[in-house]
Amino acid sequence: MGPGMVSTAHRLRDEIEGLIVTGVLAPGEKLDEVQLANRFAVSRTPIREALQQLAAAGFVEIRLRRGATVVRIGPERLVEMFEVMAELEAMCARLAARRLSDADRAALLEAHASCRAAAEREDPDAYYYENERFHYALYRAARNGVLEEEARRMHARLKPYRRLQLRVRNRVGASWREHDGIVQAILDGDPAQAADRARAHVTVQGERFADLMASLAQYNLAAE
Amino acid sequence: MGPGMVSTAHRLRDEIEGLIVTGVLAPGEKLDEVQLANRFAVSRTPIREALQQLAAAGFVEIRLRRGATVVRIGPERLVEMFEVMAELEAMCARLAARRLSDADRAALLEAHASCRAAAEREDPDAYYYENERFHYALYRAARNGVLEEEARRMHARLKPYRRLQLRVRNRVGASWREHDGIVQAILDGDPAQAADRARAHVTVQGERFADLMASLAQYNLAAE
DNA sequence: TTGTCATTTTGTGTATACACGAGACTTGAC
DNA sequence: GTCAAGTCTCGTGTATACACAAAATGACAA
Repeated sequence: MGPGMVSTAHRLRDEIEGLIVTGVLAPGEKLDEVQLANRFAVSRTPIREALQQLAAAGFVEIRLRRGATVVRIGPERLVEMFEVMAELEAMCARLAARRLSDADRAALLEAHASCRAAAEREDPDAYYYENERFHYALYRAARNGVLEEEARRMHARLKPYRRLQLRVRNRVGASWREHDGIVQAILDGDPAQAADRARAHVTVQGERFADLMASLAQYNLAAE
Repeated sequence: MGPGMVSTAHRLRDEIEGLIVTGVLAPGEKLDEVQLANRFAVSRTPIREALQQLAAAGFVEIRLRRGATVVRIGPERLVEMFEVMAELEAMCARLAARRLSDADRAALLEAHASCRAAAEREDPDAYYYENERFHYALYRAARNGVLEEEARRMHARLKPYRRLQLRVRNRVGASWREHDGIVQAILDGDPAQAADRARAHVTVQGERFADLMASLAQYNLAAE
């Protein structure tokens, strides 16, 4: 076995998280341990470990003797999550503007260029992927490992909702221009402006939720 | 069984976390599952679940087929944690200044008064406890459940180190005066000042680490 | 003595078995 | 037809058993 070896539980964690993020497992859905064990051809033990980890990461909720369900995030909580995410990104941008290393600058600019290419092709799926790389590069550039972990955690929790956002008309182009503003501020070494622009970039998404909420609310109701 | 019932695994999680926070289980220490199972007179199963949760919370590290160890936090990482904590507290204070409800104000002031009493008695242990209540009240007052959870998580991770801090000469009195500044800014409805003061309050602790690091470094070396 | 390799031992990772509470269902009264 | 009490079923929570990788041990050679 190679060095990249992971336990069954860890693999399951990633797989189930993927199912949740892509909506295959819908919010509110019950996650039966035996069912999942059969589905993945393993015993309940690693399934339970995976569910524990997903609960810690905020993807599922486990109630005593009632099993795990995919978390259903209401409008208020979603706003709260974006509010925190905005601040985390602002902090990353602020620190990045102060501390940018050559390697981090190169990574950031490369991801930024890839985003541009995807935006010009008007390819939302590609942009979704490259956008993630850009944000990860930003978190890394802050040169604070704890902050990077927290930012990635929160980013992951918002994944199911971010994906929907990019379908909105012209959102991809607007997103890239916002990225560009952040990058410029970081390259200029202007922490305050970098922070403000990063915060605004995330906040904008949160504010597009009047319409998203409508569809989401009925989606959540339907799932019950 | 009453409504406050918790599983064995959950109880173990709290107990082991307590042992880590109080230093009974030292940083770097190996956590043998069978040993812990015997110690608590349970099987390995709930022990493993507790360790999983502690790993997710950042108290232990689990490596594949090498078991769990209490995380050893180096100076750099500790600085990073305080940097993030400072920003989370600043955000809480800023939002609290904007959104303070009557109930939250009452809770904050009560905790603040309890801190004062403990500080005047020059009782570091009491102050440690009341200080925690104060900070929890602050997190709550921000009226953002996600932020509250994140702040409490990070606060918990820093517990082992905060406790040492308060032993420092005159630190308790200085801490209370800093609290007072934060409270006044919040009551005045001044978000920027509340944020700045909360950030400074946490940052001060982080900066007291020239001396703490010295003792900590030798502590960590001895534990190996 | 020191280093290397085979062997054993130990502890984790997963599977299976058992215990017990929550919720579904049945039954019966009104 | 509705609702309440009792029973049963099913799924989770915990215990135990088994598989296998990694560390520890020891034998042997340099």
